[in-house]
Amino acid sequence: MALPPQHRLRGQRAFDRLYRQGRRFQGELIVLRLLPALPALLPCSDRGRPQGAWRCAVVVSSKVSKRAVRRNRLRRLLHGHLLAAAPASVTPQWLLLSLKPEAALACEQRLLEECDEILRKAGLLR
RNA sequence: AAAGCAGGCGAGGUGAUCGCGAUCGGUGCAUCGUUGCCGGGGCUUCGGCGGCGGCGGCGGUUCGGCCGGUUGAGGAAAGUCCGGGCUCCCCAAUGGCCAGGCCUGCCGGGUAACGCCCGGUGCGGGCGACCGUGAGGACAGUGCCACAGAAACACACCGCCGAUGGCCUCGGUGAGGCUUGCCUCGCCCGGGGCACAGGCAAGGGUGCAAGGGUGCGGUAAGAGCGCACCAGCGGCAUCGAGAGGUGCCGGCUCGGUAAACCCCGGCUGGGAGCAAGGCCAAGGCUUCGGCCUGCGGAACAAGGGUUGGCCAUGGUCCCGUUCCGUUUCAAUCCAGUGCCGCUCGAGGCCGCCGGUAACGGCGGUCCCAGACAGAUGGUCACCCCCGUUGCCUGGCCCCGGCCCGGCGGCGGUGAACAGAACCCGGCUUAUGUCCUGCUUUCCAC
Repeated sequence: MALPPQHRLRGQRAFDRLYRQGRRFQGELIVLRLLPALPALLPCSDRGRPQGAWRCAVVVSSKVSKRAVRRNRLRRLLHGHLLAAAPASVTPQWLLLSLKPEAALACEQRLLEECDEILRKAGLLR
């Protein structure tokens, strides 16, 4: 399951800004970075689109698993979960979910619970 | 039936649905251009001027929205171990000589090329189907061969012999001497002994390796010293395109190591890699004439620069000289994808022909992923597959079990290895199922 374009975060500058200035929420398996949306930093093709309430990117580095298949499965899993339990906020927000290396060992259920928990901590889920 | 050997297909199928990436078409929501009307209102030299909002007409579709169609991972996409294409840099990558480099190394063929593939030869392994092979040269030279061992290019420790020579002794015989049965000297004489000279390399021992092997003869003992067979070397004949095969003859013999230097043959310009590389060129000063730094284009070739070195040839790549052009609206992504490169290719499929094959030729046909924080996924149904179980038909017999087929129930699972990132050809590694052919052994008829 992949995210629809209006919820996908793209562009080098958007990621640079998130890594430098995003508020960080540490979990056991996941790190969340949060930033109020700045549409000016998006690539042109995304700027013309209607802006959704949130944009999110899931980062699974090769430190989590050397196998690309495993990384793809993890990313799809989280994408699907985000669509099912969408974050809610008054102002548009950008999210960046990075998986820690320990996430490779965790079961799916545990990972999704952690995801919910960290979104709740950031006030994006009631 | 069991054990084994070789090869191949494929990587579940069909449909529905919800998503995602490309692409094509539509729509004209949105947006742009143009134009008409209406509204309020600014400036005004009262002629107008510029601009805002709303509604509508016409035209367009760069980006976005919506609708529909088409299409979307692999046999290894992986490891990055070879070979290329493509791109840039060293000016070119042209010819010659030298130097350097190469795990390049049986023969023939294939290929764009290869260290790859196909076919063959030799050697090795297996009862066999088959499998493996790092397979030039050690009489061009130099080096090395640890430990052990006598000796690792010529050696003799133990051992064997001691024919020949030497010494001792017994006998025979000849000569001489005298004390007349003994002594001395001698010998193309015979026996016995010693192991001194010497001979040997069979056996033992050492070692990865001791210099052809086995057997018979031979000898003092031995030894290719002789002979037979085998192995090796050389010559001749013959077969083969060749590596080599076969046969005959010869003298009988030469340690190993070239993944030691080296010699021979072959190949070879080096480096970086799609984050290659290209496109979007202007900026500053000013006395407002221009000037400077750039960038782009044209012409010139006297001089300088030059791949590991030298020479030659050619060219004009850079430096250089001369001339001309450029400087602005918009935008901010100026870079690691903003755009191109970017997927039509040594391309796939089908047929015919040539070839044992790898492969090639001809004809037809098809267009088949191009993302860029990185698209291929989820769910459901049916078919198919596997396991288990029940019933039925048929067959077998040891008479309640087995086998084949069909139908049904339940369960399992769409599997294992694994995710394109410039593109091809190979190699290697990972990996679940199935099919075909063949070999050996056993059983039944």
